[in-house]
Amino acid sequence: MNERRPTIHDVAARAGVSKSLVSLAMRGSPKVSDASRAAIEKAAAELGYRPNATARSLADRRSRTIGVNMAELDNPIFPDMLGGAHTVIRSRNYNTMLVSGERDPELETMELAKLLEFQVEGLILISHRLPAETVRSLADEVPIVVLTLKDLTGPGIDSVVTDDEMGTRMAMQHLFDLGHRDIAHVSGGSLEPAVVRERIYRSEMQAAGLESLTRVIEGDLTNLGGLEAARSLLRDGEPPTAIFASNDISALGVMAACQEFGLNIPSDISIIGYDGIALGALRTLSLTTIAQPLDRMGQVAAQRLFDRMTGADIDDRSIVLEPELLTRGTTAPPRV
Amino acid sequence: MNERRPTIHDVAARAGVSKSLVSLAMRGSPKVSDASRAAIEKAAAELGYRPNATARSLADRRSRTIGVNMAELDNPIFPDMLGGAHTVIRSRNYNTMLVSGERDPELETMELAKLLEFQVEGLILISHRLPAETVRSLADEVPIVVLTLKDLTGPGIDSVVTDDEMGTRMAMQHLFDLGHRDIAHVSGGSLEPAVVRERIYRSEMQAAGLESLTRVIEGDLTNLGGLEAARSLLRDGEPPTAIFASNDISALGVMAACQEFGLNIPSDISIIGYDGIALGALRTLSLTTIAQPLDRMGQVAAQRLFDRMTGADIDDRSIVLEPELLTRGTTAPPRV
DNA sequence: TGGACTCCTTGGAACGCTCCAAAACGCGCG
DNA sequence: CGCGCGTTTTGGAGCGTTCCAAGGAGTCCA
Repeated sequence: MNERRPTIHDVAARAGVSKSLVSLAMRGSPKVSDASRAAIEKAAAELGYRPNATARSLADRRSRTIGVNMAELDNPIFPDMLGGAHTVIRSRNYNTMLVSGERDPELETMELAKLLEFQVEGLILISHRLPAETVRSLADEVPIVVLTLKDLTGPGIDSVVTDDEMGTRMAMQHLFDLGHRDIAHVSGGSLEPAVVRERIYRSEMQAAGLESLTRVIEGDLTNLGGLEAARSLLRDGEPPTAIFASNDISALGVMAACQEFGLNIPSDISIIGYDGIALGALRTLSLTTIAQPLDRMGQVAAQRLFDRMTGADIDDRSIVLEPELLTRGTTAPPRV
Repeated sequence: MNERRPTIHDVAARAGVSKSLVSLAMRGSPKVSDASRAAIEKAAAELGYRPNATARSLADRRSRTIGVNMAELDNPIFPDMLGGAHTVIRSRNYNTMLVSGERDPELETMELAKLLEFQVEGLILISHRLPAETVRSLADEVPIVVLTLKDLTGPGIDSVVTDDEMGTRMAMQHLFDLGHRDIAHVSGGSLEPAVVRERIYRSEMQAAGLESLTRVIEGDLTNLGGLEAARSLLRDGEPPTAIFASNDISALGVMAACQEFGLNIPSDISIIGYDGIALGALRTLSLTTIAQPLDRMGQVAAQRLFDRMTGADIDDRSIVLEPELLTRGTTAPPRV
C-alpha cells in the first residue's frame, strides 16, 4: 500500500509539461490546449493521480469544508437535520466535517477548536451546550448557524428554528377542537424550546379559562423521563383526558405509562407529541404530533451559512419555519 | 470577521523567538526552555493563535483524519455504529470526516474520492453499495474497515460483523423454546445479512422437522416493507403463531399489520426482530430482538483501523461479534 | 583557559498545490 | 521576413507547518 502518492509533478513529468499546466488542467481551465489536456489526463490516469486537497486548501486558503457539531446522537431529530444540511453542503461541492460534543461543554469546545484548526469555512451547530461567549468568540472566526436555538444571534451567528409558539398553539387547538379540556403537559427542562412550549401551554390553558385544570409534570425530553412523568401523573388520581408532551421521544414514554395503567390510547386518553420524528409515523406507534420540518431545517441552515460565507448581506439573523400538525392515531375526542 | 489569522510567524515575532521554536512549543516538546515556553504561550494567547491543521497535515504527511461513509441515514443502526466509531476516533485524537452516499453507488464513489483527496488515513464504510473492485482499489490507498458486510475482505480490507448465523439460531431457539412451531419469516432482500438470516431460518425449520410450515414473505428491511409483507401473510389464511423479521424496523411494520388484523401481541402472535435498535426498547414497543452490539461494532471497527494504520500485523481480517437475545414483550408461548 | 558536553535555538528546505508575471509559440499581415 | 497579438506555457514565490543539520550559550573539569 501507498509508496508515495503521485503528485502534480509526477504527472507533469510524465505528460512532458510543467506542473503549472497540470494544475490548470486539473481545474478545468479553458486555457489549456486540447493536446496538452489529453496528455495530462492520460498521464494522470496512468499514475492514478489524485489531487491533494490539503495542499490545495493551503495554497487556496479555502478548505471547502463545513464543520457540523451534533450535540447528541440519541434524539433522532438531530440526524435528520444533519441529513438535510449534508445534502446542501454536498451540492455546493463542499465537505462535511462532523464532530459531537456528547452533551459535554468542554469536550464540545475542544472539538469545535479542532474544526477551526482544519480551517472550516463555516459552522453549523445542531443544538449545542456552549456558553454564549464561547459561541460569540467562535463567530469571530467563521460564520455560524445554530439550529433549534434562537436565543443567541448576533454578528456572525444565525439561527434556524421552528415557530414553537405557533406549534404549541396548534397542538392545544387540536386538543380543544376534539373537545378536550383536562389537558396535562409533560415538560422538557430548561432548554429554550421546551421552555417556550411550556409557556404557551400555560397561556393557552388560561386563555381557554382552564387554569384550574393546568397541570405540568416535569420531564426531560427523554423516553424514560416521559415514562416517569406520566407514571407519577397517573398515580396521583384522576387522569387527564389528554397529555401534551414536550417532544416525541418523551411522548412515547407517556404512551407506555398509559398502557401500564390500563388506559387505552386514544379512547381513554389522547397524546400529542412534538417534533415529527420519523418513527412516530410507524404504524405501531402512529403518534399525533407537531412536526418540525427537520430535513428542511438542516437544508436552510446550510443555505444560510453559504449565504453568509459569500458575504450576501442579509440582516435577518433568525429563520423561523412553520410547524405542521400531523394528526395520527393517538388523539381522539375524549370519552363522554 | 477574520482579517488574516495569526500564524506561527506572528507568534514568533511577538515572543521574540524563531518560528521553529514556536512550532516545538506548540507541540509540547520538552526541549523548550520554560522561559521561552511562557513567552510563546503568552504571545499565542494574546494573538488568539490557532494552529493551521491544513498546513500541518501537509508538512507531516498525515491528516489525523478518518473518513466514514454512512450508506444511509434512515436505519438507526447506522448512526449508532457511527457513535461508537466516533468515540474511538476522537480518543485517538483523530478527526472524523463524514460522507454519505445515500444508496447511490456513483455518488458514493465520488464522496469517497473526496475523502481520499483530503488524505484521510483510513476509511470506515458503515455498509456500502460499491462494487467489489472499487473497494479493492480504494484499499490500495488506505486501510478500510467495512461494517455489517463480510463478503469482501482481502489485503487492506477488514470487516466487522455480528454472527448472523448464531443470532438467527438464537432467535429460532427462543421461539422453539416458547413452544412455537408455526413460524414465518419476513425476509430482507439480497444484502448479505438478510440472506444469511433467511438461510438459517430455513435450515433451523428443517432441522426441527418443520419444513412444511416454513413460510418466507419478502420484505426489504423497511418499516413499510414489513407492514406489507405481514399484511399479505395475514390476508392469506391462518396466521402463524410467530414471525421472525429480518430486522427491527421491519418487525415494527409487522407489529402494525398484526394489530390491523386484530391480533394481540404477544398473546395471539409472537414477533421477534433483529438488530437491537434503541427504540425497540421503548416501553411502547418492547420488541423482543436479537441485538447486535452496535456501538461496540463501531468501536471495534475504528480500533481495527488504527491497528492497520500502525501496521500491526494481524492476519485475521474479519471480526465477528456475538449477538444477544433481548427478551422483551413481543414474544410469549403460543395460545394453546 | 580551553575542550567536551548538554541544552536551547535557529534558518532553510520541504510538503503539494495555486497564483502570477513573464516567456514562448503560432499566425496573419504588411 | 519581421512585427504584433492572442493563445499557451512556464518557473518561481508563497501558503503555514515540520524537520533537520547546525549554531550559540552555559557548565564543568582538567
